[in-house]
Amino acid sequence: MNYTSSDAPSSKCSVCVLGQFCLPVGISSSDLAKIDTLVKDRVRLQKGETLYRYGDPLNAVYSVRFGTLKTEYGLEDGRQQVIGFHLPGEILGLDGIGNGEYQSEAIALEESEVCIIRYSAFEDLARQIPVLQQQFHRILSRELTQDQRHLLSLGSLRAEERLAAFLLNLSQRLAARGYQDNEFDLRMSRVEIGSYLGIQIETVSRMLSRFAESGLIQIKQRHIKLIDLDGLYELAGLPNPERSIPIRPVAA
Amino acid sequence: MNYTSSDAPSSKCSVCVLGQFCLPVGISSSDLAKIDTLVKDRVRLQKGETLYRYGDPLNAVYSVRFGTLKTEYGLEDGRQQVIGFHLPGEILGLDGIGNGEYQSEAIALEESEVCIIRYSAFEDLARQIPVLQQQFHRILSRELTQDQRHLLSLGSLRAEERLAAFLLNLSQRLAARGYQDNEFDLRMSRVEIGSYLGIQIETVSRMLSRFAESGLIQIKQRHIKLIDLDGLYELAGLPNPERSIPIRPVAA
DNA sequence: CGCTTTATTGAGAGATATCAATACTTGTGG
DNA sequence: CCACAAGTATTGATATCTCTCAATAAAGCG
Repeated sequence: MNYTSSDAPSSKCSVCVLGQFCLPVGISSSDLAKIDTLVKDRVRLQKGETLYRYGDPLNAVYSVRFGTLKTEYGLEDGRQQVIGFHLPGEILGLDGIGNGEYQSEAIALEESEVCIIRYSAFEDLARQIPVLQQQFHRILSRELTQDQRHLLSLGSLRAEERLAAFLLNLSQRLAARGYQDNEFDLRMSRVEIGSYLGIQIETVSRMLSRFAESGLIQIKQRHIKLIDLDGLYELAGLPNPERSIPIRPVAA
Repeated sequence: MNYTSSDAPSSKCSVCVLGQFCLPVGISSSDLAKIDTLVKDRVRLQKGETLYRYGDPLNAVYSVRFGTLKTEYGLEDGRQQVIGFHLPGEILGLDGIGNGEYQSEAIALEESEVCIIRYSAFEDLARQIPVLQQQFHRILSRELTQDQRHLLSLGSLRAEERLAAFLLNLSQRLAARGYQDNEFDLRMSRVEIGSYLGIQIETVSRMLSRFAESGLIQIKQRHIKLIDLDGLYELAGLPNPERSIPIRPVAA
């Protein structure tokens, strides 16, 4: 785990390309300067490195600058559940606010960098900048909605449907960040996908093969190409947002 | 749906018995007066009545004064997922903050009353009262943690384990509110329990019967008595918090 | 290039779903 | 206050999806 200070101009929120997807949405340039003082440092993580563990005291929340992380929670008997995958601009560590200790574990799926948002300072600043406060509440709320869609997936969908919803959700989130959304590399293993979706790795594999046979997708290892979007949406039991602008994913 | 104004003294946060479980935790008496002006009205709901629907504009969040509600989310094909059950002191409607529209539907499971917290006014007040802001963030964060434990349940536990975890979670939450925690009435139907746990109603029934046979519980319709707490904890794969004070439920 | 990890595919087992019949509750109206 | 109807819950028999176990293949890594 490697710390970087904010001397480099690119590390400031005010000039960060992620600004529009991250915490400082809609913040005026004068207020942005204040945020720059808040987010001074970053952490570089190699694949497999842990950002925080269950029970660690909450000092900061983090925003993903680049890379991908997973959060997971484990039972004592070793069973683990992947809770979420986190793309650039998304905030991590929010579950630590409740009682001052992180309630999950965050691990990098590839080389990644996260900005450190010192939490106590942040709460103060949010009070001074109403737009920042509002944005923070929106982020927390959307996180809730995201988890609730995930619950729907695990509680009501069959394996095939879960996987389709997962791929579409990923695609939508990549699109919202300006990445290619019909062709991308999965940053997570089959094991991690399976854990996230509450199914076994073998089932993930089989379903992916089935999708490929049906011409819904093309897949070569972790590189995936979505061919028949409509077909996938239908499979997932979701309406295709078609040409409407996807602000937030509908499920997964 | 019946509106009640706050003329009755009992409707004020400052004198509400739920104060210590609700939003105003740790608020000084002078600040409490301000909150009283915020929470002016309440809504009385009969069993089956809807508090808000998916897509309704967010005007307020709600705290449960008495009774029980469920929140759920439905697919177009009719499949529904119960997301949560909400006891007195818990806050409802938080998923509406993200984009200004509720992302789920809230329905009373019995005659219930909720306090109306006008959201725009609330954000202003939270800025003025730091403790209120902190408490609100904690509530949002714990909601996230609760949903994440629920995800673990749906993703990693077998039917039997999910049900045991559910009963224990309910028991803990009742205990935290000063209710009897080893004997209580389920406010939700088997269908609703099944939906919440991602299993079929018949499976719920069978597992309950099996628990009763094993001497873990006694059950007569919706009245349930937890006999062997340790056994249930073991079944759920969770550590028994024993005589430690349960602040927040561990899973469900 | 060989070793370890990761992914695919097949065969059989098992947990839960589905279908079906019965019993119990609750509410309503005579 | 009883009788009936509608809703809710239990229990059984069978079907099905997904898991588990196993073998093979492919990819990443030193």
